[in-house]
Amino acid sequence: MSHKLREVIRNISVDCVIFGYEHSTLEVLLVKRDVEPYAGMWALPGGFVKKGERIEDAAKRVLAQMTGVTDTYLEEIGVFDELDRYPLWRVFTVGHVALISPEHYSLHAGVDTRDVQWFPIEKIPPLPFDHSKIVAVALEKLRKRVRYQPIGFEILPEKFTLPQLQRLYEVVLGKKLDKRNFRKKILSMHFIQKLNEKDKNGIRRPAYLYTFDKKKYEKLKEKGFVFEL
Amino acid sequence: MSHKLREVIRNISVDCVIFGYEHSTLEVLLVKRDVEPYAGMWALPGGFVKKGERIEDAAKRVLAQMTGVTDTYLEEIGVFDELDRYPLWRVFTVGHVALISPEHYSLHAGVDTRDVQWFPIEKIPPLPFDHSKIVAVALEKLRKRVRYQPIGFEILPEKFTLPQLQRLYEVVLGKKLDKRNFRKKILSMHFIQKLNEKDKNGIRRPAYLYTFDKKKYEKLKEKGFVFEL
DNA sequence: CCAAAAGTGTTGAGAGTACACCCATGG
DNA sequence: CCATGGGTGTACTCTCAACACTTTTGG
Repeated sequence: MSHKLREVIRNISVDCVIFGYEHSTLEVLLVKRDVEPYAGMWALPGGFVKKGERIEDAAKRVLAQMTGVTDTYLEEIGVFDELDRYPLWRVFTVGHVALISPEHYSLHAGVDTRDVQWFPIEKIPPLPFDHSKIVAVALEKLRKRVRYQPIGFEILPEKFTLPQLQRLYEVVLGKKLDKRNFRKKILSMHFIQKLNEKDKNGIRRPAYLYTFDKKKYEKLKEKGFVFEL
Repeated sequence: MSHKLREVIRNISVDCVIFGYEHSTLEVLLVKRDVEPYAGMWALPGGFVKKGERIEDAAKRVLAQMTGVTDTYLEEIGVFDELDRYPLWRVFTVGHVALISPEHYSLHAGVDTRDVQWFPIEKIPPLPFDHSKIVAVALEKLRKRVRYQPIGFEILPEKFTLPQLQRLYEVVLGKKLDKRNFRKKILSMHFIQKLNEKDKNGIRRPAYLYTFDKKKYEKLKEKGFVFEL
């Protein structure tokens, strides 16, 4: 990338905070930097915006190149502009977040996978630049968002169980929820549909599988609601 | 400003959407451009970020210089990056919103006031660049925000009446609200305090005056709530 | 048959909604 | 004394919150 510096806008970059949900925890996707500064450190996937390129396209491009993650809806979370955030010269970066379902992607397809890894949010290594700040802002936005919009569709497998969805909410909200009230509330919104299948994987009593009703899900996301338990 | 081009970052600017509430309508503060491109047109107050300057500081500086409005909390609403939004070269702009109480400011103190004016949101003239888009985004954010956070403190006079506050909500939400239910709801949150004074200005029955309880107001803003009537 | 997680209903309290009349003032 | 907007209360409905036992499976 750096060998094409003349193609890029040298003072504007993008960074992506990709959240995934697996093993009952929230995880963030990090890549090992292969260029200076901070080569060798784990960092958010990011890079400079090219001349003639839209910011969102830059974020998608960078993400695909560095991690193999494609077709993701990236949401802007703000500009990070501390004067010395980039040590060599002044760079403004536009932060983005996305939620994805880890199982849908083979990370960095075809390239060395050791350089791309999921990290549980409580075990994120020290990050270069202001990347810790960016992750913190992304997480805060996610926590606010969950109260007013449905989540899960982007981050859970296509078929999922209610206990899975509940754990996702618990992880994001950071508190335990009452099983019965959670089910009642979620089901009353009708954005998920029960299937006639059960989850085989569990070694306990199998749970019923559900899928998202994408139309109703998107409508609720537009309209907003209130989730308080 | 343009005679100091060497001091500025030529591809990053800020623009401010300043909402005020007066004469029972939402208004936006516009300035008449005195430089090319689009000299002579009404536009959002905005300008380039200087080298070594933070974005938020740039927004505050530009706003103070162009309109006389100071001491305002500006909130970032996103980056606008269409390729041809600025006709001469590529410029990314960071949009900001603020709510202010018009009566608190003498516009462009000491300078020609004809160049700074409030426009009711339904009577905004054609704007240059992508400024209409920026206003639209700002308005949309305001409409979402009002459902989850209290508003009024920033945009109403220090002493105000309940009917005034209700009209503000009606204007922002775009619908009529029931008087009794509005009062019940607002008063039950305890972020405003009744005074023992009445509003003399009205030519009808005078209404009681209230003030905001700043602490409770800020706490509610942090915590969020749900406003549905 | 035991351990572990899934599934299921009811009740009481509090908030939301709908709705109509009297009051204070200026002209 | 009249026109205009300010101010007030109640009853019904619905949603929220708290809470415990039975069911299904694998080992």
